Parts: sequence; structure tokens; C-alpha cells
Amino acid sequence: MNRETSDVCEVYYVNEKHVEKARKALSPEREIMAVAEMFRNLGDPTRVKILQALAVEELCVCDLAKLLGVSESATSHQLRVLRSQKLVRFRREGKMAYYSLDDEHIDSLMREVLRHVREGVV
Amino acid sequence: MNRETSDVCEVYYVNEKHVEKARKALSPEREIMAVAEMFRNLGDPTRVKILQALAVEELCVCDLAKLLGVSESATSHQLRVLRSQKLVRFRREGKMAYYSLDDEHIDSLMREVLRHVREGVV
DNA sequence: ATCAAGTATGAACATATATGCAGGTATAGT
DNA sequence: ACTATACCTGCATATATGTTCATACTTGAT
Repeated sequence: MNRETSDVCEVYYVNEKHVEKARKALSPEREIMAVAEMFRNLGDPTRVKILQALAVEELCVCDLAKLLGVSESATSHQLRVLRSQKLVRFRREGKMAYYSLDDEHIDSLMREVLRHVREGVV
Repeated sequence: MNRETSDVCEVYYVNEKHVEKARKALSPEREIMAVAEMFRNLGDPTRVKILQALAVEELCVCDLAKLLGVSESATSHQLRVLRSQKLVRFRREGKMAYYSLDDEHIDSLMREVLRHVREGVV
């Protein structure tokens, strides 16, 4: 019944106060997009494996390809994705390109998610 | 591609020691898959917004739909994804379904990624 | 019991993603 | 110079993912 007339309506259907409060907590759009893209780039089994492997020590593309059981081309593609997000970096040494984690807290991020996943099983 | 003929090649081309060492560091396949799926589910702008909003306070579907500017159906779909990963939980109160973060370290995870993203801008 | 509100689900469509292939670049050794 | 090695990149495409529409469910009120 006439709900936009009284002052009660605000807390009746869509709670505008709550919506406003939540809206203020949101990051700006470009940050949201960046965060989502970062997560999306982490959201592939092959890339997760790459990051876990690189958490131990730096590896070249052919090592990674062998480890993952996929072609070097595919490995390179995935590394490009990870590079674009500054998740891994690489150094050239002669013909080889050695990849490593760009950041230590990438590893801690992975571990935290792993913990969450393991809890979920319980 | 494959060159496992001489005894020199092991430390020359594909470094088997490194590969083996890295392989041992990898989580079992199902955990890798779970981690990847978790990240993938976090990798959508709408879902990131939902989590940021719920970090403040619990909200019902229609509040979230209003906040996000998408249909309630779409909101519900996204919430189902988040529920499947135990990222959010909900309680029914009458007709309403109030959603909240399932876990406090979801929030800390989000913040850590946000930090990484902001560093990247520098 | 009927109706409407709030939410959930299923299927179809549109878009995005991962991978292999083929070709290309850069470097080391001869 | 030339060749081979290690890696990178564009293109094509099969698969996966997100969104929309229509429909079904659940609850509270009449």
C-alpha cells in the first residue's frame, strides 16, 4: 500500500539506507575491475600450478611445460597472462627465460585460499 | 622437443631435478582444481562488489540487485555461485533472504588483492 | 485456498577463454 | 655468415562462462 509516502517505507522494501551504506564501501569501478581480473587470472588450474611451482624456485618455460604436461606454446600463453598481472616476472639468461613469482604475498594469497579450500572439505 | 638421450641433457635442457622438486610442491589435482575454481568464482566484477558490500553488513537479494544495478535474477545467480564456494551464507527471515560473508578471511583476502592492485598502479 | 512478493532455477543465447598450430624473434654456437 | 635452440605471438576453434527470459518455488497475507 502507498509505500513511498510515509517515512516508514525506507526500511520496508529496498532498504535505501543499507544500499547507500554499502555503496560507499565499494571501491571505484576501475579497482573492482582490476581485482576481478586478477582473480580471474588466478582462476585456472594450469596457472595455479605455475604459481605453486614458482613459489619453490624459478623455472624456465621448458621446465614448466614439462611439469605441466602441456606444450611450451600453451605455457608461454599462460605466462603472458600472469605477467600482465604482475604475478610473475622473468629474467633472460642467454636463450632461456627464467620465471619467478613477482611478489611474495602472491604465495601467501595462494596459501590462504588453499586453507579455505581444505576447510571446505571438512 | 624431447631430448632425454645423454646424461648431460638432464642439467642442460629440461632440468629434471628442478622439475621434480617443483612437482613435489604441487597440491593434489583436486585441490588445484578447487583453488582455481575458487579464484574463478571471485573473478567477476559483480561478485567482487557483492563481497565488498557484504563485508559491511548483510543484505537481501533486492538490496543487492538495487546496489549492483542488475536484475534480481542475475543477482541470485551470482549469489548461488558464491554460496557454492562457501563464500557467503544466508538466513531466511520471512520471504527475505539475508546474505552475509561466510568467513572473515574472505574480506582479508579481498583486501590483500586490492593492495596488490593498487601497488600495480604505482 | 488463493494471491502476490521475494527468491531460486533451467534453458538458450552470447561472449570469453584456453589451447594447438604455424610462423616469427632473439640469442648462442659453429 | 648460417643453423639450431628457446621462447613468443597471431589466428582459428572447441569449450567454458555469464546473462537473460521464462518458469517454479516459498512464504505471508487475505
